[in-house]
Amino acid sequence: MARARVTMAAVGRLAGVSQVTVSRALSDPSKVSAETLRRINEAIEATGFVPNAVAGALASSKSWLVSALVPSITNITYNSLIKEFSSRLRDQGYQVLLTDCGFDPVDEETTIARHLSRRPDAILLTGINHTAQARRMLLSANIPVVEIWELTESPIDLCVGFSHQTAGQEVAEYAIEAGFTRPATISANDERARRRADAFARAFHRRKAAEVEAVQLNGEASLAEGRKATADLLERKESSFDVIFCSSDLIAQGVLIEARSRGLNVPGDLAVIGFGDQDFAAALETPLTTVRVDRAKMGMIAASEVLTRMQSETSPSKFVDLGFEIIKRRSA
Amino acid sequence: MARARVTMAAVGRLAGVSQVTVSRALSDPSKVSAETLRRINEAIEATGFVPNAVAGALASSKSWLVSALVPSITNITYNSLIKEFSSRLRDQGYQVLLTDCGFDPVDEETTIARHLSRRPDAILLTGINHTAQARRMLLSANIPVVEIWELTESPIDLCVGFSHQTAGQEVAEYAIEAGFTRPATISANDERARRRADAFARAFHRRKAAEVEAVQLNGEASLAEGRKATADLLERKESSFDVIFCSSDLIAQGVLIEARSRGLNVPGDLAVIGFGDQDFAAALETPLTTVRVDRAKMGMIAASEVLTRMQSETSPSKFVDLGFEIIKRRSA
DNA sequence: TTGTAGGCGTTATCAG
DNA sequence: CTGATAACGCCTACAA
Repeated sequence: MARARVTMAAVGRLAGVSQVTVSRALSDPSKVSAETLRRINEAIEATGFVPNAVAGALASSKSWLVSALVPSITNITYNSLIKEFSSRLRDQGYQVLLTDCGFDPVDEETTIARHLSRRPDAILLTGINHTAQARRMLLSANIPVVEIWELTESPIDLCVGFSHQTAGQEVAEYAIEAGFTRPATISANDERARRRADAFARAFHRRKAAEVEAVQLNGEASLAEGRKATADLLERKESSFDVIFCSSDLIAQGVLIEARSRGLNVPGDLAVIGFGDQDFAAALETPLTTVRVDRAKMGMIAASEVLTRMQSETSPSKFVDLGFEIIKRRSA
Repeated sequence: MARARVTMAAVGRLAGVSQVTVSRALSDPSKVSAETLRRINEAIEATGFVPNAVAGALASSKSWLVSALVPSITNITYNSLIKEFSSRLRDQGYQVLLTDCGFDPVDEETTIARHLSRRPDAILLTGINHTAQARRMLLSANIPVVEIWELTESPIDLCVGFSHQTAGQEVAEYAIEAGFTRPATISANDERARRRADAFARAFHRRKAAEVEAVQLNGEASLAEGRKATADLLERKESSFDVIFCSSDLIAQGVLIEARSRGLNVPGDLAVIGFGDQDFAAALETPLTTVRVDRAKMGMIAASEVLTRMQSETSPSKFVDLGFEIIKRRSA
């Protein structure tokens, strides 16, 4: 079935019109007579014509493609965000080219270059930490760039996020108010998680002169890693904790399970605070106290910022702090 | 910074060579003299040139793009699969264009058309249920097509999956051997999940003349939905169950939690069987008995099949049954 | 080793 | 309302 790819010219031939007319029929049917339109549609149907968007993009310098880079597509953290972002853009005719590029800015740079070569109409990046070369490429691509999930003084273009430092700090204050005095943290090995944990520790230190025991996971956050870290923590004889701040709800769930399997009462013996407010957090047997970030909203705003910028060249750069919210449930 | 996009011609001008030579320097440096190469690289560096893959794709009819359609990108089921698939292809220079298209074949058809317009070099589809029009478009696109996650007598081209019917059946047999007699199922609202549940029910009926109480969720599978369905099930006075087969591990986890919060002993009072063997399944307090599907392997095989087909036109269509494995843990 | 010519399948521009 | 014609930026011949 190596039938040659059907072109507009072929469709036109069949319909008895020129290639241009076919193009018009597709992009703005009102510019073509009803009768011609009918014949063209017939020909399209008969040939199974699928327009070549590659050629279209080249001719018009408009690819209808929006790039999105996230650290990991297996990490649910970013999923609902990207889902919302994609769906908004899709409604306006764009397709999203999604790639996971890890947490390393150098890998990100490579990925950015590959993406820009496809001439996307806009690009979304997770985080604000990029190589100098990456920034240069992005700038000269001359398209809207939106950085999400963090805030920065000097965004490349658009920025929609929240302050990880403030989050860590406010969680510490929450814990202090609640009367906890022997804190610990368990964090995934990524820079933003570390920043939250550090801010948490500093605030605790400043206000209560308490040292925070910090555990850092090796791999990605997971239930099993959360359990293991908790076990390690609890087995250090000299230490006993009354509250653990985790860098994700998944880790926190691991803490809950490990605590329970050791007969510890949560929050009586040990309180747990998560991060993310994933779907499952409220449905756990011990509902999880956690930090909610409105990821869907972030995706939505990122999309609409980008859309506005694409529609009018003059639209200004923007900076949106979406904040976060500590959701008090039973675990702390 | 509306600097005009740099082209190969511009780079060439700066390096004192023609555009073609720049093209060569990029695609096969060995065909260019060392000195020329040096000057070209300098010029590329100086201008910040990023090749235009759109033009390249048009000229060579090779897009280095591979499409992948999954029902949902928030559903972890498909994530590890796609991650593996993408990473294999990326190693060979391809980029994956990932889109979620829901469970409806008509929506899928629309999405397929959009993807084909980008002239991907191959396409991956989840499932085997496509509209006639979709099949026609795929066939005439004349590229490798791989259908995953299911098996069919008549694949479009390549197929890598397992039998959902057999899975449901074998779970039933497992439960029967284990001595359970009052079965129930909780399934997400998707056709494959339904097929597993039906096969489970039929097998139970055939071998033990037992009716299976079947609950179908409305939305996507979630912990909360799993809890709720369990609660509903347990509150139907006249019925009492000794084993529940869930269409996903997430639902199963909901069952575990609800059971525990009602003081039921698992598996003594109620046994639970999941599906998917997600990361967390083994780390739960009551480790989950479940059906393992090697999703990473599926992604890997799908990728290598596709790569083989792209490299040699003559490579035959293929059909791979990856099977599944019932993982016995504590919950059943 | 390098360059010239032509074409990939559209869209934009200008005529008719 | 319809049709030529010239880009778009690259790759594939073929030639030097």
